[in-house]
Amino acid sequence: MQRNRRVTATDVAEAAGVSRSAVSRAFAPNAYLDGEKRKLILTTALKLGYRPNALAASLQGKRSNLVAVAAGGMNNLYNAEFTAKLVARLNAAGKWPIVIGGSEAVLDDAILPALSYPLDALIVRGSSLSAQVFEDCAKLNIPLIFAGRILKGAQVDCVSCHNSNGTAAAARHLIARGRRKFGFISGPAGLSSSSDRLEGIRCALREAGLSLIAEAPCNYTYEGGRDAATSLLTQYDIDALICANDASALGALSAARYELDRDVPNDLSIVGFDDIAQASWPEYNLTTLRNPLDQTMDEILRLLQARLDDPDRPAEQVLIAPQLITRKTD
Amino acid sequence: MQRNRRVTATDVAEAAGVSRSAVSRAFAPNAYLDGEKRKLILTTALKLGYRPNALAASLQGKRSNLVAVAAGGMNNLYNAEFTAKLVARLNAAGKWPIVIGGSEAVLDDAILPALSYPLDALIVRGSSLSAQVFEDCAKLNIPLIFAGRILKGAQVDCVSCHNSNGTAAAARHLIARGRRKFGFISGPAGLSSSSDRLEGIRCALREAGLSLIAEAPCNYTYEGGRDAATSLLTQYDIDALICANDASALGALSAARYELDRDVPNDLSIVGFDDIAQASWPEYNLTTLRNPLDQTMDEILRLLQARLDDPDRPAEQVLIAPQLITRKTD
DNA sequence: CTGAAAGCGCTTACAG
DNA sequence: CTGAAAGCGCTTACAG
Repeated sequence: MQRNRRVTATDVAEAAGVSRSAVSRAFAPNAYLDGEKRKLILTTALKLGYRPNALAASLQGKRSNLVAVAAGGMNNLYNAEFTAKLVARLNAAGKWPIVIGGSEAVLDDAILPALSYPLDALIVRGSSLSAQVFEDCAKLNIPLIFAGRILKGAQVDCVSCHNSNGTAAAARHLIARGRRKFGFISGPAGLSSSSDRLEGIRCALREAGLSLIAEAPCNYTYEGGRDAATSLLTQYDIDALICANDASALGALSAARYELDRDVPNDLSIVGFDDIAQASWPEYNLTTLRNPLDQTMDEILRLLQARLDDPDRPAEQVLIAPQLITRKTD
Repeated sequence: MQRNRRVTATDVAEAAGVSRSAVSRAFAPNAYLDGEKRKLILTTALKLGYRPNALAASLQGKRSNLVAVAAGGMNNLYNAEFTAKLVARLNAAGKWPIVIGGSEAVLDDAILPALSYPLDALIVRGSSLSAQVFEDCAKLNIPLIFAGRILKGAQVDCVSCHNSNGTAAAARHLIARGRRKFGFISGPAGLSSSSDRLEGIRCALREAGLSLIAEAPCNYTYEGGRDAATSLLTQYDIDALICANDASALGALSAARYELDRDVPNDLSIVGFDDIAQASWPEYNLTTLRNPLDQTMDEILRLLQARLDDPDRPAEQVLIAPQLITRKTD
């Protein structure tokens, strides 16, 4: 009676009076094995609570089915939705996500040790990665998939929505409604999602002979959005505020209405980006750009499968069209 | 030049001109190994991008450091905060969370196959588990930790806040403020968190010679809270609404104010449970019971470590005191 | 259809 | 301090 030991194929073999090989075959649907024998083994296994150790199997060249997911900060509410959905999709596909959270600052420190596992892939949401992670993944033969940004030049699979197209469409819409004095609340410095979104606005303003009045830095959070909006709206004369994401837009909306007593949308438009669940809540009714979650998931799963099927295929970069959702803040 | 192969200890040994054993020792801080040699091996490993395969190591009786986390539905916003925080804490402790998401209905289907990995533990948030998962975990020697509910009678480590104490305190507070006509918006049927919270209210009402006017079922979501509040407030004369969690309380608050034109808090009190981030946003300012996240994490991590250190220790059940946070809806 | 054997990448007594 | 060898739990040619 040994303690603290996992039930093993040998245990099942002994209990059922067959060879270890037979046990292994019983769990491989296509292996040659007498029907009765398979039944006996499976019953014995069930009784003993045996299930093949996936890790030992992965040593035989099988896939581990382990996929690391670097999730990014969860107070960016879109990240939370994204991660929840990705986890569910991965589960459904028989892949097991090792989630790596925490702030961007420590992401590297957290990812590196996770590479000790024989990962089928590493999916990175949004943030950037140090050169070391890139190199280590290459050396360890761990495919990388980026979601939320396109890595230009690099041979890496990427999925992102077309950020600048989205904000350009939003800006044109606001211009058509008569807005002229634009402000922008940005995301964290260095994130291409934020700079691309800004670029879209600049482009639409240029077309109309306009230019951006002011920009305030923010960190993609609700609280950050409040602060940024307060500073922007008290310093400048602005009638259209585009925010780099929804979390900050909700904060901006709250500050504008309840602290600065601005009338949204009558004397100020506020537009977000992502279309998180809260955006459609009646107390916000936020006009925003939908960053399509299901379509993004479809692409991630497709890219993952394609990469596993053919590690040598050329990298693919998928751009998804965002969609302007007009509600009651534009 | 082989492709699609992970760098291996043998590769490093060959490159550095040492034995495989030496490579292994170089990565074990306390192993006997000549200083110069260790340095050489580590440098070579770095160059090659080698890092020991954690799974192969786990076959030697080492821990896998893999911990499965059954997270529960993410549209219960507290679950999302909980999971994000737990992931970060686990990462920081050198444990790697395999996250299992999805709705409660499919949780079993999703957990079972995850048991193929040599898990150090399985942490279950909130929901209940089928007998089969219990048995399989026992047979596979995977310790179970429950967060968010106490399993009475079972020999399982559990952490939960004291649900009935929390709602009883809230109800007494509302009674002291003059409320007499109480309604309750519940969580999903069968979840003890919800029934315990109801029991706390009943208890406080009894003390005051009062009884509950009505109860509406809900699923712990914002949308569900809206619907439940609408049905409750249009059918009954109620001046105090206690919701089984914050997500549903936010929905209830929104419906009460914007659809039913009720004046909260002047003619109706609304109280939630959990104290999620949104509860303190100025547009809600929700009075609620804080379900202390950091303290809960501390206990989970402590219980996990203690269980790993001594698999035979008696199960521990930790009850955490919730805290009434009065804001502007009571 | 089946079992004995080799091998996956590692660690750890064992014998120097 | 060090290398050769055994063994962790599995799968898969190999030879019946």
